[in-house]
Amino acid sequence: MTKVTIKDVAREAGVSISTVSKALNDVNVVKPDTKKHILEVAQRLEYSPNLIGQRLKSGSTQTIGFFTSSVTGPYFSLLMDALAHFSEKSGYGLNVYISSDRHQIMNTIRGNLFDGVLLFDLVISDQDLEILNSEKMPVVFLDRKYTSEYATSVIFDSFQAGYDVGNYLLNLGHRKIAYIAGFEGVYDSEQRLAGLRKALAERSLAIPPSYLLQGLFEEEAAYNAVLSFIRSARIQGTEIPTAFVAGNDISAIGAMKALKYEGYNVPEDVSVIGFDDIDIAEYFSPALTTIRNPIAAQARQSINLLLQLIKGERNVAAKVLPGELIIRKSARNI
Amino acid sequence: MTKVTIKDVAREAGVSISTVSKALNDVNVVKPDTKKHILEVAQRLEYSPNLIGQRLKSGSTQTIGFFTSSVTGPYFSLLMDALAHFSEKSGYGLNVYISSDRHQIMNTIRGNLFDGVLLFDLVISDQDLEILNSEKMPVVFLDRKYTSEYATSVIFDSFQAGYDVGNYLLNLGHRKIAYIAGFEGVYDSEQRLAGLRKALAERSLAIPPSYLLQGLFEEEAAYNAVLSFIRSARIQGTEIPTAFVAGNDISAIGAMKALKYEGYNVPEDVSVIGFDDIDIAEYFSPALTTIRNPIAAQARQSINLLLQLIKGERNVAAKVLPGELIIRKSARNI
DNA sequence: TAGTTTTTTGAAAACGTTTATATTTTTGAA
DNA sequence: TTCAAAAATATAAACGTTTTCAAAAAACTA
Repeated sequence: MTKVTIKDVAREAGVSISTVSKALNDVNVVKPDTKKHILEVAQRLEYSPNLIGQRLKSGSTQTIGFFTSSVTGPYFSLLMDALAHFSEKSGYGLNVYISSDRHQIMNTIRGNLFDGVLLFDLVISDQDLEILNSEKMPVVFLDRKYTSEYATSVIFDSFQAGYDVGNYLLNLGHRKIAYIAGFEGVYDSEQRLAGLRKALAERSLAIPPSYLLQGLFEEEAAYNAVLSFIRSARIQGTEIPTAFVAGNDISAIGAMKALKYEGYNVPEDVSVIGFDDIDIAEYFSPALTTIRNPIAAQARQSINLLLQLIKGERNVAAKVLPGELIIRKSARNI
Repeated sequence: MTKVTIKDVAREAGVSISTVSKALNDVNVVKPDTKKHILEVAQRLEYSPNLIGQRLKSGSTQTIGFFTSSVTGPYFSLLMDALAHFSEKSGYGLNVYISSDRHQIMNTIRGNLFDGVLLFDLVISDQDLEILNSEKMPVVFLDRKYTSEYATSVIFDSFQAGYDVGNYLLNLGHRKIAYIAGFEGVYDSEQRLAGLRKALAERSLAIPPSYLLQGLFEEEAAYNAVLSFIRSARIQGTEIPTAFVAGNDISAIGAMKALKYEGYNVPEDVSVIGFDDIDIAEYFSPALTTIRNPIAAQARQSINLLLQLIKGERNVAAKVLPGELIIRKSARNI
């Protein structure tokens, strides 16, 4: 009726629970006959261990926690799938927690449910990080650079990505390049801009302040930003850039829609490049040239580093992964 | 150094662990002064309860498990996000498990880690389902109809969706309609086809066998199926249908690419309709007319039904949700 | 003040495991 | 056969909680 425990198996097999435990866990100390009998009984009773009991006693959960505030967008699907794949391959279960409740998150991480955790897109105070460190909780960040005794990170090189995009456009002959930024202070957006600026600076070029738009990493905001930029540029007689670099693909799409609306053809009149290579990028018309994040590589590295921390290694160095330029149709030479 | 337990708090506060427990859990029986003192000590020591200990003792986890074999595609992101939202609102944590390992899955579900589980896109034998039922594990299926004492389901009405698409096309004047099926025996695909057939039958029409293509719910397979269909139709002088209904959006996209490749314009020459309303549908050119699954509604209902089962209700009736026709550009009147 | 009731606290059991140690059984040598 | 050693099994403690029940302290009552 109610769930079968190890006690039931012991009673039914006429043996003590410690013997059952040893038989089930393959500790090589129980007589083959007894073991066979116990296994038969366990199977007949459809015994399945209570993982909570096991975990409480053993202190280990063989489980990795993946914490994130939201899971929207194609990026997460791919990341989670890859993480699940690699953790399973390493003999660990992956447990995804979606929440933005700071207190809830800390409580869960500190609840001894995981051998280690992956953190993404979360607001966690320095004080909280210190607590995790003092409790020796292995942590890997997937969205920002951070290292401590028990924590490390695996992130993309957004600076390099911006630099690569810059050089690609420069080599296509572009000189007047605008940047559509994400929210003020968003690390990725700022790094991409910095990389882009470096590429320009190396050829003694720069982005004029008026070419810096606020797209908020959203389609509509980018659309509006580009629209009002173009209109005021026309009024003031300012030159329109020959290329727009958007902080991410979504805002690139917003930008392209605005350009089309204002009568500009992409890429004939204006080039547009994004970052991320989301699903839509390939299907949009024109197909979007962008920088692809090597998500599978990030997942593999994250799991690897986390396992190192779990195994007892300390001060594991952070990893920075390069992106890959995916050349499609939205940018061309001038 | 190592993690603070309730014992440490008790010792530091000079009181027994049972008193600490009561103070922390707000059992209204401990003297205000004592409680205040204990709370202070707990805070100072940065005490955070061991959830495993709590769960073992209480037998409840306040956690819902969401099991799925894979998480690719835009559908899952939205579903998980909505599930997380609604479960959090109900005071339950949501725990996503991604695995295709039948044994692993059963072991986890039966490991007393969850108060109830949501199952999606999983291969589970009838025998396993019986085990879950005998252990009184509340279960809600999100991908197939099933009910038992402790299980129920929340699914879309694929039949109705097919019927709606059929009527929409008929009202646009279409009479020659082809269907691009998923894998043989896939429930959704067959239901959609059945609904479509009913709409046709009501006007004394039918789908000829040669208009039934195999698209396997994949872009490439659909592309190939449509391509070879058209070519052989040309050779044999058969009429080309005026509309293609694809079993899902992905195969609709494959179909449109094949049609375009063969010189047909969508929707001028041929109409195409899909199912699901995936992200790309809106951005593809022409934007895809499709049936949208009300994902948020499914998430809300799933959580609701699961909570009913958890609370002790039995034989909870399954829910069937209607889809919504999203009219875009890929189908038009003839 | 002494007895009684009420409030507050503590000791101990329990949840389902694993594992260290103790006990029993079996084996093998003399 | 007997006894020591080896092998197999059992007992009990422990993991960190909550909760029942008993004990102690405080507050009334007469």
